[in-house]
Amino acid sequence: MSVGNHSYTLIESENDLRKLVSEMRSLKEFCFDTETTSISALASNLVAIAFSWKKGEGYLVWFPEERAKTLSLLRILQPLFENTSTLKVGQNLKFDIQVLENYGIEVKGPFFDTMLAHYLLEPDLRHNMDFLSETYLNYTPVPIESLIGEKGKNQKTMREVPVEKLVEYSVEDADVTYQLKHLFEPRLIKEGLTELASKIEMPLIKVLADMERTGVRVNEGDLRSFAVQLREDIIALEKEIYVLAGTEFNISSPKQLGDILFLRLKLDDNARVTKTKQFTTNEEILQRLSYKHPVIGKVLEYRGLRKLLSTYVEALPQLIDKSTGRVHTSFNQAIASTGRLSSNNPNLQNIPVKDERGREIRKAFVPEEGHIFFSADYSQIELRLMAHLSRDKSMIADFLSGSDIHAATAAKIFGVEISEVTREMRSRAKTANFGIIYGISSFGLSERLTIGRKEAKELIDGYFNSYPGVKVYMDESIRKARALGYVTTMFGRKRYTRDINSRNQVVRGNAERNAINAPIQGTAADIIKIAMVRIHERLKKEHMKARMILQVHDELIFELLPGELDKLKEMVIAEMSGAARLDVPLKVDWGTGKNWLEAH
DNA sequence: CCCAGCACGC
DNA sequence: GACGTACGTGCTGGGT
Repeated sequence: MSVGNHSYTLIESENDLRKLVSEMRSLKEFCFDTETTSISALASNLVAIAFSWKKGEGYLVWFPEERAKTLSLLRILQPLFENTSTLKVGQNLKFDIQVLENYGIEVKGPFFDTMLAHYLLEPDLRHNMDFLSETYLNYTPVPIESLIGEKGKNQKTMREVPVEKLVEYSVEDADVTYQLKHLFEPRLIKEGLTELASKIEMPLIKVLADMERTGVRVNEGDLRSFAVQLREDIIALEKEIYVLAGTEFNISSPKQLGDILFLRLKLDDNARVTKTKQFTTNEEILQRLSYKHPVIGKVLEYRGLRKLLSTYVEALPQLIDKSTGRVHTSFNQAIASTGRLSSNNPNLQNIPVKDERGREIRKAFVPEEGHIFFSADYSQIELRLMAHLSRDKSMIADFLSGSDIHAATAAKIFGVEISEVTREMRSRAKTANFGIIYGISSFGLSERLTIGRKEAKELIDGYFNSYPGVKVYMDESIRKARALGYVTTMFGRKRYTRDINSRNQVVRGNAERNAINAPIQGTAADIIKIAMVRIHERLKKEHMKARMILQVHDELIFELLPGELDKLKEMVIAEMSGAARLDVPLKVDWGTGKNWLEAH
């Protein structure tokens, strides 16, 4: 086994540390891994740093508990991390970068993150180090539990682990990571993923690290008073529901609710059931039955309010950092198989916006005193990409004309002038446009529009007659997926379509929709990432104080002093719309405000 | 502790 | 006859 035979050295004195640093000064690259007291980077104290730049070899620098002493040791290491001609290799580098930032050390690129490299190579597999080591090195690393115990309240921290034990565990991780780097690098080249890695994903690490550290202010008072109001309304609804149903039950239990609606009240003899044989009680079903009984509307309202209360209004205040007074989300760069980011703890990418009461939550996101928000979002980016990638003349023309795209689509498929498009026609065309991006069927469209299948099929036929290139492109995407086993974005990001030739038509259908959607959604993800990297670079280079704080798939949110607005607006719009050259314009809408809702 | 069902975003 | 719109996170209930 490759990792078994090794020589891991503990650096025991300041003198040894100086020797180590002087030896490392000439390196082109090194791998490092920090050990800390917490899994939350921004709250972490440093315990040790492991280094490796040769297979089977490495060093551990251990730091005492006193911050002052740790800082003075780190001053010795600082030049290594700040040297822009050394490649820093690591697994999930965002974490290590943030930990060192806690000590005033700015780790500078270039970076090579093995987690992100593997995310590009195999987007729908796992990317944690244990999996990578077992899969690619055929080696199971020392489990962290052997040092700090099983998770739970008795789990120790790295601070309590004897340093002799820490050396073996920690340097091994750096050693494994370094070896993985040399396995993944040639694979990236072979798969044509080098640019995506070096120009987009690796530079984005620092961008996200900065955004997370900045965080966003939440007005806790607003949420607390909204919570009081919500709880009152929920209790009132509860009472009404019990009266209407003629019995008390747990409204939040889909099982109990289903039995009440369909056994007790008998609202539908042919009620749909889930695979676990419960009655389906989701919004779509309930909405359709709502004319039959007044309890249904109340249940829907109850559900909505409970969701707001538990997921947002009660949860967000608990995630406000005591030292910054802000919430610091984590952006995960290696989850979504299409290339999108995801956000958690808290998830700031699913804050309500559509529903009137949900919008109250967005209002609670506010800038620091004297500051404002600026929000910029791509208008219809996925449909524009459909136009570009399919080269459909008529869809491109619709975007170039600058008219409302859904209205233009409606005019075409319903055969009327744009000026004669009704709200209903536009709304149907909009549903069809979204459906197209997701690879919808005539059945799916008929469900969504509550129209007959025949009518839905005619609508889709009309759509493809209006935009024939789109049909050709979709067929071509599936053909490519069948031939190659994967599809790609404009920037070469891959998604494998393993089930594309499955004999099971449900499974195959899923793969076909992925083949259509992934290049569109993925290219949009690539484009906004490019914009983020460039904007981050310019904010720094131009010494601007404005901070990029959030990304929500096609939208970027900034916090700034009003005096910087004109400059920021011009720069952000230029970088976002200039992030890719398309056959249609990349339109960017924007807004400003004293809270997120206003700015959006 | 895990899964199902549901609901929020794009 | 069955199936049926991409990508996520997180809550509650309910079974183990």
